[in-house]
Amino acid sequence: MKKPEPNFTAEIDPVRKRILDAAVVQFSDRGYEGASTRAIARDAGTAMSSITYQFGGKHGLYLAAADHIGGQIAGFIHPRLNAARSAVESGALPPIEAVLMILGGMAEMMLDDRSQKWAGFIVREQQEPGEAFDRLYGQVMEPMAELMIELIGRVRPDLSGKRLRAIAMSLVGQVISLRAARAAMLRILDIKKLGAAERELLHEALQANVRAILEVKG
Amino acid sequence: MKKPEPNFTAEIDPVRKRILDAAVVQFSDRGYEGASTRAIARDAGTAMSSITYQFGGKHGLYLAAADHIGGQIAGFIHPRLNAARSAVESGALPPIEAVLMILGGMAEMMLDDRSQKWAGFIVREQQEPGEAFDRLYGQVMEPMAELMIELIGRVRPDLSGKRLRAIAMSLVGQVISLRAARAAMLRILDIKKLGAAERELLHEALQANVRAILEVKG
DNA sequence: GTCTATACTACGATAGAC
DNA sequence: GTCTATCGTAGTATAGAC
Repeated sequence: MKKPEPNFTAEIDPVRKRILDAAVVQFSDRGYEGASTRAIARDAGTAMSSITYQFGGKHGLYLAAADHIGGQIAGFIHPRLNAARSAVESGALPPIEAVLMILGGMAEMMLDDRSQKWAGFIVREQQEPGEAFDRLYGQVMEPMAELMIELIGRVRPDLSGKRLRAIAMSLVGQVISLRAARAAMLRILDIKKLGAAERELLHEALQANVRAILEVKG
Repeated sequence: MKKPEPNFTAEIDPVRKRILDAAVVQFSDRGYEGASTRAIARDAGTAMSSITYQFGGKHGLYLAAADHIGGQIAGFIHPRLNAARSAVESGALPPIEAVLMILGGMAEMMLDDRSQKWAGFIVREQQEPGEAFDRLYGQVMEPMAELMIELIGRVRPDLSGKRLRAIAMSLVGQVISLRAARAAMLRILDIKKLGAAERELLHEALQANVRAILEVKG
């Protein structure tokens, strides 16, 4: 079971990438046990034994799929985190605007149709976290959460410790639920699928709520 | 495939109930495809073919499990909805307090360890809603959402239509994320499991946020 | 109604050709 | 590296005893 060297170049081996893309969808839709390596290989246009060769087996593929998702999310969110951080540090942006910028970016991602591909994967891991969750948390959730906590602490110096973290969780929770409770959201808004108007509306509601929460005792 | 009559008495046939309890856990933990009727029957202490007899097969059992979950949640939440509604209508309770009472009840449920049993089932259905989601929505989500929307409309008469519904969704989303993003929440709070202190903290954060959002331009 | 026994299918893993 | 072929296991459904 020879393992290829990790590939740090921009261009991932097409076969690996095709398998990973297919795996994310299958694991997301059907869960770990429900997904079949046969179906993943078929969707990727390769033989099932490629999975054994490339990832060592189903479990290895699952972990690699978590990294694959993490990389995609990080590619979207890390530039925004860095922009927000440096703008605040240079004094160009008030901390509350940075919070709104980050949460807005997250909301944009959650409301985008493309996040459906990996949403199931993550909500499953949230219910029964394993090694895949560790990787996702370290790669994307932790950097975002810690920056949010720091920024919120500047906006609301009356908060600290666990109380500050609980407020941060509530703010982030509003955004998470745009994906995690997608079906209920659509019914509450009485629509079949999200259009531009609803995306705008949800963005505005989020902005208004965050300002209301953080500007208390302005 | 004779179907027994629906049972409206308080006492469900113990075999049916044991199967349903086991099914909720298995479907929740492993998903529809991942759960096995063999394992469910074993956990329930009966033969696999009892499932065929009682529910017509795996799919019938899945739908019955959704109803089972809905009934449990409804048993907790409907009394609170009714109490809130009548207290507001009699003028004994300001609408905003009713909103806090309902969201507090929801949060209590989401933070209770017992909701882990069915949380996985619901978040899966949220990602790929089917007939099971229809039943859950009609039985518990819709009555709660519609009452919330009505009450919030009274607190904030400047809101209406989809804008009102978007705000309602954001408020409920904070509560949903206590379960749907449980693993991330624990890490953000830097704890292994929820204790009484953290429950209290999250309750307080929720209350403070809801008041801030709804009392804007008080 | 609940059991045992069994038919049939699909799973993951792996060996070996190329 | 990727393929085909095959092994052993576990899945759902169902027939039939009691």
